[in-house]
Amino acid sequence: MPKIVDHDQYRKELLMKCFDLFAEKGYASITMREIAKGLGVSTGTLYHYFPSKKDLFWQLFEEQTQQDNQAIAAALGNAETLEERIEGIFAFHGKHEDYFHKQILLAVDFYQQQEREEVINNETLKQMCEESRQFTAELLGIKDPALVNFGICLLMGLLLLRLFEGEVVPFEQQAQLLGKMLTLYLEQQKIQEGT
Amino acid sequence: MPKIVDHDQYRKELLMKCFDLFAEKGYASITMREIAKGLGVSTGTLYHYFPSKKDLFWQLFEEQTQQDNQAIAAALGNAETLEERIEGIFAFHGKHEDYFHKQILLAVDFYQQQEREEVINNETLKQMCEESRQFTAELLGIKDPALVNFGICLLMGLLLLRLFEGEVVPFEQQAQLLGKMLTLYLEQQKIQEGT
Amino acid sequence: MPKIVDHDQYRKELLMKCFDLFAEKGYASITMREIAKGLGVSTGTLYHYFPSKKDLFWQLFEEQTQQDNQAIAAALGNAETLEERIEGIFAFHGKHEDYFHKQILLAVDFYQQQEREEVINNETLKQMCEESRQFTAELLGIKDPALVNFGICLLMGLLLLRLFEGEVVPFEQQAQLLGKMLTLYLEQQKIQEGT
Amino acid sequence: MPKIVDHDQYRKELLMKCFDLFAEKGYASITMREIAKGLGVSTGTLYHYFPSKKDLFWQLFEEQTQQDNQAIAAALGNAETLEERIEGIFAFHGKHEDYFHKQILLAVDFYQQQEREEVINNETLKQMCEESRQFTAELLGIKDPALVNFGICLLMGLLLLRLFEGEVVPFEQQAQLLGKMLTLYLEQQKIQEGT
DNA sequence: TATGAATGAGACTTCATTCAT
DNA sequence: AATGAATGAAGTCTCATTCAT
Repeated sequence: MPKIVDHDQYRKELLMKCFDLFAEKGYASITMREIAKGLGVSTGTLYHYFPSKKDLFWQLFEEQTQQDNQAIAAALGNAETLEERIEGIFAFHGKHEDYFHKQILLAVDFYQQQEREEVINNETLKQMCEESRQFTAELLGIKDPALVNFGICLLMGLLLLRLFEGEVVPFEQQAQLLGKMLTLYLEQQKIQEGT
Repeated sequence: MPKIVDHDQYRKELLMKCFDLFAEKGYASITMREIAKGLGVSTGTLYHYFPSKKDLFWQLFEEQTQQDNQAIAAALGNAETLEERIEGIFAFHGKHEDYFHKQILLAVDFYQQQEREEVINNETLKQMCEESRQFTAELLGIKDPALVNFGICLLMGLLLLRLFEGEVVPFEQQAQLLGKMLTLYLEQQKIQEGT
Repeated sequence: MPKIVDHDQYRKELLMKCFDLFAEKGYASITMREIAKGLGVSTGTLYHYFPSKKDLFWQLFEEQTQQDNQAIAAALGNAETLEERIEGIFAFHGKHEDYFHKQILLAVDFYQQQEREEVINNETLKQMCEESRQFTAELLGIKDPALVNFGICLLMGLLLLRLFEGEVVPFEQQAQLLGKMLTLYLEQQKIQEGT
Repeated sequence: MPKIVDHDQYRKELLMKCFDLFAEKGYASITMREIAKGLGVSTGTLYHYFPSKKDLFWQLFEEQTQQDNQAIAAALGNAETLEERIEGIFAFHGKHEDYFHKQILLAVDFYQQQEREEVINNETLKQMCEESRQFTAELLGIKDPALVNFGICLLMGLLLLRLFEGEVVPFEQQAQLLGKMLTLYLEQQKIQEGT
């Protein structure tokens, strides 16, 4: 094996360690020296692996995005009913809430770093969103994209709310509501279709 | 006699103009010089009205928070049915989407400026959230807090999603879904209570 | 009386009040706003009476210098023997030590504000020093300039030492030493001259 | 491997070079840019070695203080009689008058940088003064502290006088006076003790 | 005459980045 | 590959001074 493998391997290790650092202080507020210190290397070494702060941040964002869905999929058990599956997903986010909060903060930082148009046209982002959507669709066993988005929005909103307000609104409560409503809604749809 | 200026009045005017500036570049990225330029005053004048960048930012956040609900209340027509009211609220947010996106960005910036615990215990924030919740409850004519939160989360999540993905998920669609689901859910609740 | 008299009168009043302000923080550290506040006027008014900070400072220095010897002369009683007179002078400086410390600080600040050569050639300063020397000579009844300077140096040095070290070295002690030494010295001189 | 630089060594070198810079313009008037330029380094480097202007200034003051007595001791020949020793000390100060003038200016600047009480209770200062006093006592071979202070005051006062008035009062003259007076005084003391 | 809002140059300080070792 | 000293542009903030009222 050439050295390149080690280099790349090490780069990724550093990258993963960066996640907390960036999320905790924000892109603009954390300094390269702080990052280097947090990683236990010198600034020189940091720059040896990443050409610039911006680049480091984007690499982090991409890497993070890739690892996300894998993590969720791996962690989710296989529940039976729709309601159980929903509660499973919400519970998972509750369990790893700190991580998802950081994810949101990271994403907003990412957003602030570029021009509006760029964000919306950003391929990495698009792909990530699409994957996430498909993934959720499969998990829930729902096909109507509008309904999938409904669930995703509720979950994202819940995370955002709790980011600011703390534990005021419980995951379980909202999961149960969503479960019941979706079930009711889908039943009625079937009836109407049958008509 | 000094120059006749209503200090406090002028301070608020400057404050309101700051909103876009902060929201567009983010707290840490925009410089006081840029803000001053954007306001059409010198840095000296800026510091005459606000003792520091941080203070300016927090004053902005408070002022903004106060004006928000007023604006929504004023703009909202008086719809009849629950579904109409929901669609009204969503449509309003769609119409002023740019503003609400900035609001979210501002809020996240606000969040990054302080220690975690502080945010959650922050009185201004608590009050703002509470008001917003009560206000939404009244608008919708719903009393169950869990349901109110359900709606709020969906709306916030939708805004967040659209911030990153653009127009992929329409306001109207989600509003209609929420309307139908809530209606179905409430009907069923009545039946069960009746039992 | 024309208004000019009032103007000048007021100017001097302000000037005298400035002494403590300058002495306490130092020329460069105190701001015009602080001075204005300390005087109980606006910055505008301050600039109405003094064209610049530098000018204000120099006017202060000159005014102060003029009032000094008058104050000392007025305050000194008429002692008989040389030793008594010396102790009187030292005691007077001890009593008004705070004032003389400020005087020194002011003088050093004055010194730092200009080029070396200027200070030494400065007429105001020369005159002040000369007056002070003659004045002291008369007070002590000593004619040999070298001896007068001896006393002046001792006193200035004592003030400077106490500025930094506090009450470590007492005025009375040094005054007595000087008194005895001068007396002894003058007696011996007489004897030698008689020879 | 990093650049091989003895951090502490270099820090002290920079420190010593700062002395003239501070003394010539005064603490408040000289800028960090000017200091950096005077040292031949960038402002960044300056801040790499000293966390702030204030800290740089205090470090300078301490370092200077430490080196002073060493310099005097080293420079002083071994004179025999008291009068010779006094003249030696005065001559040394005359030879390095420019340096001692700067020392005084630096000390006064130091004084202006802090609260009054702090200065008098400052440990560094106390120690410096005490050392200086003991050192002078040994040089002169005088034990009575009052007499040592007498000499120190005279010398300090002479330096201060010459700072403002230039060469008006010669070192040699005052040294001779002090020599004679002390000798006379000590002789008389012996006689009185004998009685 | 008196006020204090307004100005903008310039102060101290930080920080992404480079580079000699 | 790794280090951390060095850089200097740029950030926040201050302050002597001006000027409309």
